[in-house]
Amino acid sequence: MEKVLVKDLIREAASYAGKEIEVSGWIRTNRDQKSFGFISLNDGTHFNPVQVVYEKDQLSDFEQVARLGVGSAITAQGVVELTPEAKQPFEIKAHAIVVEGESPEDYPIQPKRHSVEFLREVAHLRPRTNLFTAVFRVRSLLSYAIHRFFQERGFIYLHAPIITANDAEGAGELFRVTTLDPANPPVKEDKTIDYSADFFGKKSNLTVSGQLEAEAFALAFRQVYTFGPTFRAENSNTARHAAEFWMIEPEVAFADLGDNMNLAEDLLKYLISFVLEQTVEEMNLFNQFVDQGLKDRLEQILKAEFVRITYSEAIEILLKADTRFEYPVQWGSDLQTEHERYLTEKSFKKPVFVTDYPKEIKAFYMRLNDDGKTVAAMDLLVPGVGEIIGGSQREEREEFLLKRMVEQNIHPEDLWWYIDLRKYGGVKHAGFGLGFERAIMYLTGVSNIRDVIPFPRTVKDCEF
RNA sequence: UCCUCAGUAGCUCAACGGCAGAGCGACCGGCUGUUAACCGGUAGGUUGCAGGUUCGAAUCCUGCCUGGGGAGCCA
Repeated sequence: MEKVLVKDLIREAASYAGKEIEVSGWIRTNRDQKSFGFISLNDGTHFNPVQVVYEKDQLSDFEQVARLGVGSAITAQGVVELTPEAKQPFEIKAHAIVVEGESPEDYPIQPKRHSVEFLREVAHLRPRTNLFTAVFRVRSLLSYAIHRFFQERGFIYLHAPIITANDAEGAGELFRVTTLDPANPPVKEDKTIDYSADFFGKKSNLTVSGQLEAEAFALAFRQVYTFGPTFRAENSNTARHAAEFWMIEPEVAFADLGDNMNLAEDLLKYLISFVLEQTVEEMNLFNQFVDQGLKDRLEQILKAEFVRITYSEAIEILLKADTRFEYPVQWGSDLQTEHERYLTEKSFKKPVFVTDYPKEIKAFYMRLNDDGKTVAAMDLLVPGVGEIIGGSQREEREEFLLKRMVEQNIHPEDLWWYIDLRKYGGVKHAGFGLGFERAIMYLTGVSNIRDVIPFPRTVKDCEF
């Protein structure tokens, strides 16, 4: 007997009509009547379940099957029958149902609406629910789409190191990586910890960004990208931050800030059309139960050009706004979340690139503009999520870079190799970081980052 | 870390100083085509924890814990 995946059954139901098949999966609902019953069976290969019909005179163990609870695993053998009149296009008339694994009555996931907060507490079971089935299938397909986008354009995929000794970047608090005994670390004469005795012979940490390494590869392969885990030990308690998340960081040589924005816009639009075309059932679910208007909004964005304004223009818009902001708007201060929301959600109602920020509020590696006051930075703000991309044209001029490092109290000797890249065939180049989870949130409407990561790691939470 | 709201049955919530309840789920029964089925019934509680006020506390007060929303930091 042919073992069939639910995905194949649904896609090619007609070709299975009248055939004897075997499907396995987990029971979503089991509705029994006097002499027959219906099992809604999902095997995870497709968003939709299949309906298995069982009858008393076909099954010797009818009563046992009728009692099977939600979450039980079974294998059903039977004949595929097309049911064009009914709500489902076909069903399986079972003549045997093998119980693979029972699920007792305290199974937490019931055929009813659960809150995402509750489901977070059972993260090991939540992928069996409609919402999380959809979220994690989209997450998987989006990973594929990201690789496809870059590979189609000839980018080289670079595995940036996960453990590094770069702590000079200021991108956030670091997770220390050490093999020293925390209760009794080796100390130097001045009683400070002697990291030369540590595994790497120096302080090391989990990466907060693969950008610096990506720059090295961009100056060899011209177009590269990283896509991997990133770690920040920030004490952030928001729906948009996690201690472990994934980031996509393209880096392109001979590219300026405009090229960089073009690439970012192309990537985001590619991902939008990808999910709209490839994950129809999932997007319908998000549109219906998570964020009404999601599909409309995404389709509008596909047609529209993203807005591009400078930081100085953004300040002017905010100063003229008839909204009262909690934080004052003034040139030189970083944009607050309320300002970003105003720009992307009220003023333009679509994605907005903000460029050319004051150098004081941006990282040392961003290229100084000719005005001497701003740097060639760009942030992409999107409605509902906020900052989804941060990038810049990099400072390729060695003397400017060194000056900026000194200004920001970064020791050049720690990043000798990064400076070398300017010395030997250094060229203009640019890149950005796209928060993968933030992209998923934006594309699905799911508003908490904990609900788009299989087993999220956040402050005070490392369960599962 | 700060501000704010909340925590009562497995889940979602009501009761807001005077007998702790409903819907859903679970369980039992009924139903010859169900679709998060329907109909009838049963069970289910240290009201987050610790202390205080009161004749009496789920309800008021204090502290702590957990969760949501917002802020900072950022992707």
